[in-house]
Amino acid sequence: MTATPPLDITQLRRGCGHCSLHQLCLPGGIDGHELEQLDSIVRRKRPVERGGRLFRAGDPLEAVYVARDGAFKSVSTTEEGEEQILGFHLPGELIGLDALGAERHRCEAVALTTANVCEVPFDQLSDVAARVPGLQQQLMRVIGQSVGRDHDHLGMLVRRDADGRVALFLHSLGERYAHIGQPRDVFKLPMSREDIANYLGLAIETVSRTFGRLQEQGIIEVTGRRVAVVDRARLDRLAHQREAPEPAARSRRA
Amino acid sequence: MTATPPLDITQLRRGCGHCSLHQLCLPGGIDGHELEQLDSIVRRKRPVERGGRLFRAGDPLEAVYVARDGAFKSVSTTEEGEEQILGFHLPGELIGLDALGAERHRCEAVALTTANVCEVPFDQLSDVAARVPGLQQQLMRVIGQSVGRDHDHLGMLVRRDADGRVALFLHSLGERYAHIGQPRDVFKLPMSREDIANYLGLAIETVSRTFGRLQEQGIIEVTGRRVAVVDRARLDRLAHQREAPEPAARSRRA
DNA sequence: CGCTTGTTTGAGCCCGCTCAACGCTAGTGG
DNA sequence: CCACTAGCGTTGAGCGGGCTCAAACAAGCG
Repeated sequence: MTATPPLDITQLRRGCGHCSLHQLCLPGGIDGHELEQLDSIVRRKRPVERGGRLFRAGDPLEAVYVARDGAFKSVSTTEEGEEQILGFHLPGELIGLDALGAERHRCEAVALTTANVCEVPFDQLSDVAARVPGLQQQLMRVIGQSVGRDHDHLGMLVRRDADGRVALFLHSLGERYAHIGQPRDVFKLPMSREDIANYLGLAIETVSRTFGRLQEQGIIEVTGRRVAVVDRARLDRLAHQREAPEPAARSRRA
Repeated sequence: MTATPPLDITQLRRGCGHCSLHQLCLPGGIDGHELEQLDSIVRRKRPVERGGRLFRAGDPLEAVYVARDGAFKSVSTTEEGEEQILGFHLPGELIGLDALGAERHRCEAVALTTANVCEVPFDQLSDVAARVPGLQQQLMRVIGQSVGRDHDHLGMLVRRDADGRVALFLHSLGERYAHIGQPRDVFKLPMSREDIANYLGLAIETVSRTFGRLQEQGIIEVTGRRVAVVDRARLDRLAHQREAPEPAARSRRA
């Protein structure tokens, strides 16, 4: 462990208006005095180190979180101790919405990398949202986007073919990176193979083999956690068609 | 097609306060003048017949819906025409939240049975929610519950064993029926085997065989769409343990 | 009574899982 | 500088659950 990670005080002091993610995050679409109201309740915390938790299952809902950088995973644990990853969270994506239903977290949020997060006390957020229609609207939007990502996740799981799941996973990860202004086709996976396998409902060996196969076919290049999409068209085709890669016309169900 | 379905005018006129679901639905936790404000924007529509749609993919978000009786499914269609059922909606569960992210529906809502629905124009709902803290809170709660159901769905899909998926499906359906005051252990499935198969990411034949197997084992009794849970303990055990039913200690991953 | 649609049952094959071993990086301490 | 270790990741062999294909039923409905 190195010394305290570089902590940019000015960055911490600066409000949402100066954050590169502000249009994608809660401040999206609001400004001026309204932005100040939001700013005043956001707590910019010092870095969470890899493996650190924002909250645990059972914790009462106190705040929602957004990473400014780094990545998180949401993990739910069954009574039998089986863990299931419900989602990964990239910068700008709200974390902690799982507690909205019962005011108590159903899963825990674990940092995959060292990460800077903003903490937004939920009741204060509700108050401000009630006064600032733009914020209310944006809050609904980010919640909706989170729901959309869950649906994308479903789409991966229901694609029974391992190639399709992994292709869709890489595709959607690329889109999300592009959305926050990072390269769509080359990135470093913040999560382990085990995490990916768990997330996709596959065995870890299958994920590894699938990466290998995609590389052999010249679709991607993988070295450890570095991924480069070489042939995006082919990746997307794999991702969007259900099963049956080459052999002419084979249509499975539906 | 029979003549106009029995339309209970008095029922339509009566507000949310008289609805048996009111504590579970949007009015939960509010009353008096605040309830009136909500009541005034809810449109109680005449029945939607089986196969009818509340909205289609691409439609702008105009309203969210709640069934007072009957059931719906949310279906997303990929570019290739593949359909994926994202969820089933029982009475009292919000329909249409998929549009929150982009103000445009990503999927369509199809009635599985003839159903009475309430339509709540979304912008008016936002307005009232901003003025009525209790409604704001309840809205968040029902949205959160919907997210929770999506996560439950994930849990079914990731359970690779067909018995586990079906058991979990029946279990969770029973819980949801119990939640709205209906029998937990005996109910009529509103959806076809094909819908179930699609929802669970299984082949239709596998669903059928699995029902048969569960019946043979004396866990459930099925006749067509009628299901009775005979041995709830065993069903729950199947549902909550990942794989490996009998043989002593076999632990798969994680 | 056909016709359609939904459900069940049977036979055989294949993908992904399990088990098991090995390779690769880092990090650690002598 | 190099063993030593521990955690990831990859690779190989073999088996089994669920998919596909196919056909028989069952249940509405004109």
